[in-house]
Amino acid sequence: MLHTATELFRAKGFHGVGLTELLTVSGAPKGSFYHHFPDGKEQLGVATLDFAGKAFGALIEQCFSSATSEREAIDRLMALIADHFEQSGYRAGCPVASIAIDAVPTSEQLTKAVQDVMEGWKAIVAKYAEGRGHSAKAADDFAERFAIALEGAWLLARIKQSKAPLMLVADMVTSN
Amino acid sequence: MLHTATELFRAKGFHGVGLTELLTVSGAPKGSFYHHFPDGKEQLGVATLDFAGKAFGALIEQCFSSATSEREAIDRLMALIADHFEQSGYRAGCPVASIAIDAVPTSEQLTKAVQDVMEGWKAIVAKYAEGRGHSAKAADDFAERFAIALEGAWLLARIKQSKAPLMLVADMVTSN
Amino acid sequence: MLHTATELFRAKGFHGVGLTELLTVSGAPKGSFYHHFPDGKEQLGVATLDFAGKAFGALIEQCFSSATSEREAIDRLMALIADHFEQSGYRAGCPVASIAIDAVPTSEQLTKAVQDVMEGWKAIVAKYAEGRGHSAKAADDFAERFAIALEGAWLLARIKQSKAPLMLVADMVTSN
Amino acid sequence: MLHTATELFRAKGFHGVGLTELLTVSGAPKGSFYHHFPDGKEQLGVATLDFAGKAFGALIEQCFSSATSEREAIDRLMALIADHFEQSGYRAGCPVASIAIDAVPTSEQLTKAVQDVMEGWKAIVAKYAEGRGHSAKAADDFAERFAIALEGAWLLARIKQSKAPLMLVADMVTSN
DNA sequence: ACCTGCGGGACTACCCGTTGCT
DNA sequence: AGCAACGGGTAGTCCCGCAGGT
Repeated sequence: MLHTATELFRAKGFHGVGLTELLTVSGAPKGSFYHHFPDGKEQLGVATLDFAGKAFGALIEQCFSSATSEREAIDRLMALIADHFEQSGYRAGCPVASIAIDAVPTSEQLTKAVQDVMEGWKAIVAKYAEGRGHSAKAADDFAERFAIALEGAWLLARIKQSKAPLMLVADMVTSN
Repeated sequence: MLHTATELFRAKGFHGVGLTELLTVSGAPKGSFYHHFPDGKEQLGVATLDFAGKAFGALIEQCFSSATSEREAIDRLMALIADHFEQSGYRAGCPVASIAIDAVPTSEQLTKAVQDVMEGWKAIVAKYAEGRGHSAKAADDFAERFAIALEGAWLLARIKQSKAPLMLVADMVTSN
Repeated sequence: MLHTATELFRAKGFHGVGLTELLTVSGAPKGSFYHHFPDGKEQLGVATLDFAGKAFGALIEQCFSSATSEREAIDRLMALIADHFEQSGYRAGCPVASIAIDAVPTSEQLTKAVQDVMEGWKAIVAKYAEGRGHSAKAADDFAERFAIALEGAWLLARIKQSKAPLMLVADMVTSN
Repeated sequence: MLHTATELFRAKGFHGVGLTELLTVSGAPKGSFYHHFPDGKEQLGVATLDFAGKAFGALIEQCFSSATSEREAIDRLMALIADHFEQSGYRAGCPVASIAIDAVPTSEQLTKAVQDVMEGWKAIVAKYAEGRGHSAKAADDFAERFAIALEGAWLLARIKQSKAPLMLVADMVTSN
């Protein structure tokens, strides 16, 4: 259910997915949905952000922990994203971006959730950067650049319907 | 009218803006709208992309033509974006991104329009890069990186509700 | 449409009638309804009150203008109500009461509309009472008693599923 | 629970109160409700009618038993109603009327319950009237007029958001 | 026996983007 | 050019069952 919602939001944007479609696809009836998400679609959005945020956070963690350099870590990560993106038919954009565009700053809850997820990702990256000898400030800066390049590349990949932009991220972030 | 539509799409995403709201805000009657845009909202989306694409293209042109370096050009450009973004109450995201997230690859027309605008922007940047001695390939690469950093920073600015990320673009693109 | 709505509200109460049922019965499509009543069901309620208020006001006027005494006027009026009530299968209660019970004082607009209709009816009665020599105060008092007896009898008629209570109104109001 | 339900129905009509709201306000869990009221909301309506019918019946009894005249009894009774009505913020209409409007003659059970309660009240009044020397028929007639005036005044009080109409009841009923 | 968490859809009021007639 | 009509769509609530737990 959360998985379905996440995929749909990524593909069509938060407002582009109707609750009915969502429930049809995931097979859940409306009553059940509002049992688990009494605050409706907004709460579901928060939940998918949390869900996708944790999942992707784990991916980042895994790539960085097993790599010998930032460059290698990012290369691996982007390869994974690119593969998934390709397999999804060039539809699976960043789960955060989909909601950020449609709901920030309209919904306070979603805005906060979006910010939290993004901060979480950056914190992981910064942690590893700091572990490799960068100062706290430099690590933060590195993480911010990573986030920018990641989001930008992901969006351009969607626009061009190609995974090529994703491959530039590592280069853009580690060259300094 | 186009202006209104563009601003609304930027603030709330393509699917987040209803036709009714749009017409109410812009003061136009419904019948007239379908007279000028017989294909409806989708056509309006294309028109706003064209409109915003040209406007921002001109801005890029102006910044690059009057600057002595890529670095300076991008700095000026980002400052302009950041100002407008701040004045809009941190709502005015990239007009292309708003539609890309909601309608790529769902609508063929919008997908094409989004691609065209983005290619147009990159072409301008590449033109100036090439004019400064880069090879065609290097210029293209520069333009692509610029686009990635621009979109990523604009999105992060929206997420953080701060113009800070926009200020990192020049650094990310020109450091190589 | 207004007629249909009025009848349904009278029979099942304001909240007892769904918009869908209403539109099905009256044959009107949803879009048209919201074109004419942009404020939705509440506005429709106000409109039915106005509609029924005017219609019944005319009936009062007619009965009082053609009668030689208050007693006779009320007798005629109640006979008309009783007939309609019987023909409706003992369902057609007072149109004002149906909405008053369900929406006063929840909805400000409906509360005001209900008050206005009732004041209108009383004003007609009072006008004729004053025309027959009562003081303004006595005429008002008479109208108030009439309203009380009318509403009470109409409600009891519904409860007992009988028109008998309606026949007591004239007696209750004119005996003083 | 019954108390809560009664108050809510009085304030917003039978169909104006959702089961969810009812259970939330009264603090009862959903499962328990259907344990005690397997026939659902309709059965609850019957129960509240019974509950409120007995309570108000006792009030009538008490007023009539302790008074030296019908006039005095009704005066006391109406004063009590008026006080409660005022304290409720002019919301507490007649518990019978709320359900009568929304459910008579739709639901057979509720129709019957409404009739029973009303007959019960009238029987009490008639009993005391007969005890004071009226014939059975005259007593019945008196009770009927009382019911009419009571319901009418209560409804008008709701409409006008004022307890004034309630004060006219005694006068309307005892003047003959 | 009593309660509760979790479904389960039909239904609510309302708005969507669109079309056709004036 | 423009207003009324259109009906399928929106998110959300309705009243109600049912398996499992205490």
